[in-house]
Amino acid sequence: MSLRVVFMGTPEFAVPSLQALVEAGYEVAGVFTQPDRPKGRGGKVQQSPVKDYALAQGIAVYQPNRIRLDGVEDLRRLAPEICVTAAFGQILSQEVLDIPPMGTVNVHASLLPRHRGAAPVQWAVLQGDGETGVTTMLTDRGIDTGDMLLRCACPITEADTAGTLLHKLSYMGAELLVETLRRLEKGDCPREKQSEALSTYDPMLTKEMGLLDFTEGTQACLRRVRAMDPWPCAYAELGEGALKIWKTKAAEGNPSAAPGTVLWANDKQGLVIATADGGIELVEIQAPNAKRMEAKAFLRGHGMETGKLLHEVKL
RNA sequence: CGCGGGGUAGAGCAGUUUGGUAGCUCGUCGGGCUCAUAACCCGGAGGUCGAGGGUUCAAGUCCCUCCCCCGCAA
Repeated sequence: MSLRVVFMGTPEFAVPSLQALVEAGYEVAGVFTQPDRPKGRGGKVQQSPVKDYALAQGIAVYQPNRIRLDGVEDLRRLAPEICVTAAFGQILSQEVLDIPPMGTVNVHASLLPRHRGAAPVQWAVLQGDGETGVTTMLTDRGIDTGDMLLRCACPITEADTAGTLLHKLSYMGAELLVETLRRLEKGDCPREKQSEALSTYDPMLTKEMGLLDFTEGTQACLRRVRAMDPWPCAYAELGEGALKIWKTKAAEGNPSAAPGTVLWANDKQGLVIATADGGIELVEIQAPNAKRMEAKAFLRGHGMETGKLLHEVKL
């Protein structure tokens, strides 16, 4: 007999975990996900990736605005033996946590107790961590504060962005989740309290966090670009509007130029901006209303004056 | 019906207001030049101007319909 599970999750990251449960033969009695919301251009209402998958599998979907308020009865009726959450986006009350007798297992995309919160991967990249990973844990009343079960680490390379890591970790998390449930069933799953002293909590990302500050060093700028990809995307202010910045690399600077100065802007050397301790080449950019492209390509069709501060440049 | 920008050579853009032989930068191919360069010079190839319809002697350009891409806001 396999466990009767209720799954709670919303974005792309959660889908592999749900899929792994289904494919491992668990009885997924129902799925909770965030309500459909207007999204994207045209304000069309869209449903979450988890809902897409659940519907395709013929699993019952529940979308309470606040599960702790109007989802309790539905959850109780589903009578799960265990609940699983993965990037659900809602906080569970004690009443909700008390429903499944075996508790609620959360798949969290960090090596806890570091990077609690909703954007663990992005913060790991932003702060220059050498590695990240996934941790399964027993959910309690706090945000990502419950006891840790299993974990799996993953190096952060120069080529990684928050997006690429999230993708890898979603599959890593799915495997780890199934192993966690198996061991919980057998009763030999390790369980460890989180060290409060080592814990960090990171806030959700905002668009403003994408703003590049060239008075920081080159490395900090490079990290921000990778951390904000694919959302909210790093950007620099222009004379008019914002220049989204998708890919960058370190470049030689000019000590006498103020941070933010356009050092080069041609299709041979590319677009290079001065930082506090060097320079940074904006390799792939996206101008307002334009599609994303290599900066060198952009410069073939647009002139850009050098020597000025980027935030004074008009396109 | 949320607001807005755009689809022109392999890439990035101009040209559309005022209809009249399709242009620029780069790449590419061939040739030349230099000790050398983000080189430079000469020459060539490469476009059903997103699709369809309409107006006109003539449409990239004006009118209608449709498709696709993107920015903002959520």
